[in-house]
Amino acid sequence: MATLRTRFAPSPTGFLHIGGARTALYNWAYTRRLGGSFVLRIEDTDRERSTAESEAAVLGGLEWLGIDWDEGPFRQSERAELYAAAIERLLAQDRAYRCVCTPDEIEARRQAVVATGGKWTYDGRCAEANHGPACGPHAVRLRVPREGKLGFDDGVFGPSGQEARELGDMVIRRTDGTPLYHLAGVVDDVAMGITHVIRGADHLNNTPFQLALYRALDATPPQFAHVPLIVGTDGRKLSKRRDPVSVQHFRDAGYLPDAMLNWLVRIGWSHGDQEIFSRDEIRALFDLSEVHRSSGQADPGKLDWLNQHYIKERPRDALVRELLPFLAAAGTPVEPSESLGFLVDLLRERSKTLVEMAERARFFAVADDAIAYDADAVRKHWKPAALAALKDLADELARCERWDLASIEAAFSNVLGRHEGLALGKLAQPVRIAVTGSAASPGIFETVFVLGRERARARIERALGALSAA
RNA sequence: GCUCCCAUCGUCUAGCGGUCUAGGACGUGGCCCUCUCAAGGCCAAGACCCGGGUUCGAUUCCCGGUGGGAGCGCCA
Repeated sequence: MATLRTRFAPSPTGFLHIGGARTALYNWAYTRRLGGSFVLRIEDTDRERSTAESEAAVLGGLEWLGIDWDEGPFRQSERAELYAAAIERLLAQDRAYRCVCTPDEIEARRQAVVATGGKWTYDGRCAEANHGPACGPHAVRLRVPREGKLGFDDGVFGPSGQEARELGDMVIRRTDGTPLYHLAGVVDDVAMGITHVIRGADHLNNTPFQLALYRALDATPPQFAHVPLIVGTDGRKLSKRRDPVSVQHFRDAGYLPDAMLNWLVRIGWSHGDQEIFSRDEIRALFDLSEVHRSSGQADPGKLDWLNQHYIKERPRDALVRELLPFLAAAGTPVEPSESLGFLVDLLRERSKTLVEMAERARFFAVADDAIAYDADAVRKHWKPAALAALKDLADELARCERWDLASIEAAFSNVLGRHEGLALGKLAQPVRIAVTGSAASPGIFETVFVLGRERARARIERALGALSAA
């Protein structure tokens, strides 16, 4: 039995979107578990719409996700002779024929048929005309069988296919001489020895025609497996305008690749009740037999939950490194440090994305005299009564022999002990606002600690000034 | 319109004829914890699209309806 060979064949006409990413993931996981070769092929036969930037974006997206391929990327634009030869062969065998109908003529005839309620397929006007190479501008059409069934056993949907007569003779070469997707894709799948074609369910209806192509090419079709579509929150096909779909968008929004993979793999596939799948578990457990048939919505809330899960699990150094660009993008660049690492550990429990983490780290990244006091927080917690305690705490902190959590906590206790009836909450909030500008932050001892003695002191002094001026 | 496909809580799903007073997860609400925000723990509300069959018995099998989706290109 031939070794397993799969492929992901995106067209470089935009960014890598999550539907494509999931298709790539399924191909990747399937191939990795069973052992085989995963081929990457760029389908750029549509020269009008294909761009180098798109190709780079698609490749970049896959790399970011950690979906690696074994062969390629191959570009169909570089394999034109292969398709040309295949078409000539089909022509020579009379399995394809030249068609001189122009798009306009066909459109007119199509309109007429549709107007009477019929289903349009090419009417075969040129099928028996025997146009030779010198017939002028012409396209080439494949002779599709008029009867019989073009059926196959889909890996996900089971027995599938259509009656051959439902199909018309499809164009396989444009008038300008370039091959169409169906032809190029099938020729490549044959040439590359692809054994399993795992792709979106939107190709289910294309498969019968492609089967006819395999037959005409005297080739054995691969095993097909169509995976259900990912639809938008409105239940319709993903729209680049309505839905956030590009992988790059999620990367910029602060999502981790592992979270993306986990999120994507569970839309349309499940393994019992398990929700968390590490990269290794995906490649060890994924199987086509557990792929569903109905399309699913991409739930952003679930992604947030997964992302936080992976943020919580990420090693500290990696998380710090990955957070840096987001800090810079937020206008608060900082150098990696022991303190930043400590902060990240405080923030990982409170951040759904790296963007959110960067926001929460703002108080740390910003200069001591640049703290902006949140108006609501000030109104609620900056009572004149807090002034004395705040002043007392500043002195107490200055006296700490060592700068650690225990000493800071002791300093707070000492202050509390000296002010009758003062609860920790009444002291912590004014301090929190003083050192972070906001009423929400990690634990007050940790927050003061991470700033360091000097920065904490400077901030409390400044707050004292602002408070007494008020 | 025609062809094909799909159908369990708002969402992702478990279920492969009796174990279902239908389980889990996200989200939502409440409670607990608590220096704030989170995190965490506990509890709650919440679904088998409808109608026929088949069967002793249907969420599970079959048919029809309804609803939704995809495809019907000299796009991929």
